[in-house]
Amino acid sequence: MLSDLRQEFILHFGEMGSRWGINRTVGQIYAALFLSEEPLCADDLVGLLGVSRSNVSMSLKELQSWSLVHLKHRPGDRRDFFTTPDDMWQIVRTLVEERKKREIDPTLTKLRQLEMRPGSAEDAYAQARITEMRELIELLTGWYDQMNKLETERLVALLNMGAKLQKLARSARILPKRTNKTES
Amino acid sequence: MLSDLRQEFILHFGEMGSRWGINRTVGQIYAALFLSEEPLCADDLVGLLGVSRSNVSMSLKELQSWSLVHLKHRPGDRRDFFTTPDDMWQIVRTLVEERKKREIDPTLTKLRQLEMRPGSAEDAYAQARITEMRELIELLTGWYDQMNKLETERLVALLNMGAKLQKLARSARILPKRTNKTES
DNA sequence: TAGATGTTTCAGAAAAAGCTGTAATGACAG
DNA sequence: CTGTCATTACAGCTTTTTCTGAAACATCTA
Repeated sequence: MLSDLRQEFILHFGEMGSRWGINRTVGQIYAALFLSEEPLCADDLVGLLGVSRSNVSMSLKELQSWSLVHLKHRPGDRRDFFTTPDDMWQIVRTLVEERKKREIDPTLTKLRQLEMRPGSAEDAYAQARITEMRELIELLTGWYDQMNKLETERLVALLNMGAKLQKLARSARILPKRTNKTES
Repeated sequence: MLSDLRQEFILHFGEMGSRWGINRTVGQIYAALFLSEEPLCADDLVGLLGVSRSNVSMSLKELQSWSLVHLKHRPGDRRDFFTTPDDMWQIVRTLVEERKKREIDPTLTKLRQLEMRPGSAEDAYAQARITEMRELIELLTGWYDQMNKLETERLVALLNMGAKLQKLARSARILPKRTNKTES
């Protein structure tokens, strides 16, 4: 039912998933959908992956909550069929967006909250360190937001301009640092 | 021994770690070192976090294998003391580098291998999909490699130029796509 | 070399995560 | 309303991961 090629991809993907905090089965289901030209229904996945019906059901729900799969219906068929978006870039954008929402944003909130807390002397260093971390995350996410606004084609063009960007950076005026008085 | 502020940060960090495939204790130890102005030794961490000596020892070893902590010695003291790099950017670079080495590179190898495999007709779609994925990953890692060459100050300047980059992208000539004849 | 101090290893215990089958729920056609 | 087909929820079992304590292993000092 599943060629060696697809089998291998699916196993690798499940393995990778678990290294990034994604349940192995969820990863495998995603991989199977990713490789399938046709939408698949839950029972297809049970057959393909050999996991229980309920596991498939819950994993699909998880994937839906991440907006990583789309629901499709066939006329005259009550079952739910699933696909992944055709566009790889859309997949990446969604993935980043969701992780940002679930992990980065709450972390920023927490960091800000810790920063404002009236600091006892013993926490001075820790708070400075937290500030550094927050500023770095803000810089990165801010930049990501900018890039995310671009249409894919423009973004690809930009990413392909690595060398040109380096040149730009080399000529860029470096602004005086703000509060960084860290001694080396 | 540990102020509320630091306690909270450490717990949050451990929690986040586990969502990204990093052992909770490893995350907590890292966080504790990150917030500490002074290098800490294994027993300090046992006291601070309330985990077993051996757990600390193994977690530190793990962190060392990721090059995320540095060893320090004090004159006349045999114990190993640990710190995190002062420079947040160095931390990010190391983290990305290690994950690239451990997860991205092996994935690229696997994808290339699957792509070359003489394809039966039924795998044509899957192989095309795999190619798309490989190309995307290569584009991103290639771009990352370029950026990684920049000194931190230049890189920060570049990241701060989000708006300018958008403009550049908007005016960029979009190259004709190579082999992508995907029908929408 | 013995003693003191500090580190690492590892087998098994504990905890967490993941999975399954069953039973409940829902949705629709007739 | 009833029977059929499909989805969902959940209690308990299985597997995996994480953690611990004890013992083995180093390294230094005298």
